[in-house]
Amino acid sequence: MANTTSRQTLKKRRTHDRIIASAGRIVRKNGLAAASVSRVMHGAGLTIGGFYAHFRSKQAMDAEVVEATLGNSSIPWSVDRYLSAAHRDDPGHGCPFPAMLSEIARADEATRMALARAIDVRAKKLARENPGKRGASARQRAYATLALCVGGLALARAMRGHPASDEVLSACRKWAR
Amino acid sequence: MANTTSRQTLKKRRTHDRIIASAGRIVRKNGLAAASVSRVMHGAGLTIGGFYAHFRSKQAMDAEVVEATLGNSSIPWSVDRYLSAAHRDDPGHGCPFPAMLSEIARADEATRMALARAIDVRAKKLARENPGKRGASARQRAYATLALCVGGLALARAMRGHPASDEVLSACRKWAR
DNA sequence: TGTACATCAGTGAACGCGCGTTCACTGATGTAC
DNA sequence: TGTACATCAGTGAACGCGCGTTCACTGATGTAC
Repeated sequence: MANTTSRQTLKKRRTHDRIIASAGRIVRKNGLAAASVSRVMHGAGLTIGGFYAHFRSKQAMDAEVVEATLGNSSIPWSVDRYLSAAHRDDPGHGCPFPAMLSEIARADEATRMALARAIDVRAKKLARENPGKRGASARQRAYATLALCVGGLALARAMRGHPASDEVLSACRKWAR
Repeated sequence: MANTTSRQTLKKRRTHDRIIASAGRIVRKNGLAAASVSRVMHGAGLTIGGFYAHFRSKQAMDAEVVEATLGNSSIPWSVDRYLSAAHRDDPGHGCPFPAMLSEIARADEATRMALARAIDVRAKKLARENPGKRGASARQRAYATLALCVGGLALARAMRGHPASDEVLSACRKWAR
């Protein structure tokens, strides 16, 4: 029986991961609000009804997708690549932060804490990689770099089509050094 | 008749401004998507039906509210005040950018161009005020400062309740100098 | 090995709700004569 | 000055739609004996 259960659990977990992956794809392109239950399930090759076998509520999925999407986003953290026109123009394969930042600020506590942890992990990693600096100073610089990258990309995307969009990107690349 | 028309137009324009102001209040706190037609009109002391005497569509109002809200936001531009805990914790009376940035990136062209123009104006003003620097370099610095401010505040708001939220603010304040 | 039963991931129709938009209307204001 | 008419900002009910959530169900898989 334990064997049975674990096999079923494995299958279910695979489905669960597919749902989260589908939500991640939608969120990157169109934000949290666009990741409706029916769209997410359809994107995972499932129908609406099964959703609540995997999540207590839509909000619970929001929190989980934030955690998973941001945690897994193993972007090879290069500021120049992050703040590039290519990244700006292809949100679907890029960093999910800029697409959901405003929405997360208004999301529930669980979702916000998921973001905060993800940012914290990323900042600490960045601080460790940062050559020359140590301790509090390195962490401060990491936070500022993250804010500059996320803000710069979000701004450049919002200004897409206007000549100043490119200028924002290059200005941020220069200042992040 | 010209007299009549202009008097009616004046009254209508006042109502129009009230609608835009109501939308601005909602957007600052809860973003563009939350500024539904019925909520905006209710906030202006009106009923739904009259909306389309003032705007061709909801999207047309979005573009106008972005232009008006960002243009009028006569925030006395001090980085330290912008990146303060007080500003983070009171979105209703603060800068509208961080609350709507992700949404504008997915809005229609008119709305995005309204934002781009507003940012451009703000950046040029900032570049002029910036002591010591001149020309392209000053404008680059202004763009980077804007991205850092908007990104830092949006990030700090999304992380509200987590200790790192304050650290993000202070790190950005330090790096903006 | 074969049969009756239990489990449970996933289905699909239905619910109440708020959305953007439309439209016939009201009633205050000003014009014509 | 008084009366009939035109204008038009704003009203409020209605529309079709997609939302999050619920629920009776199906059907594949595994268990018990």
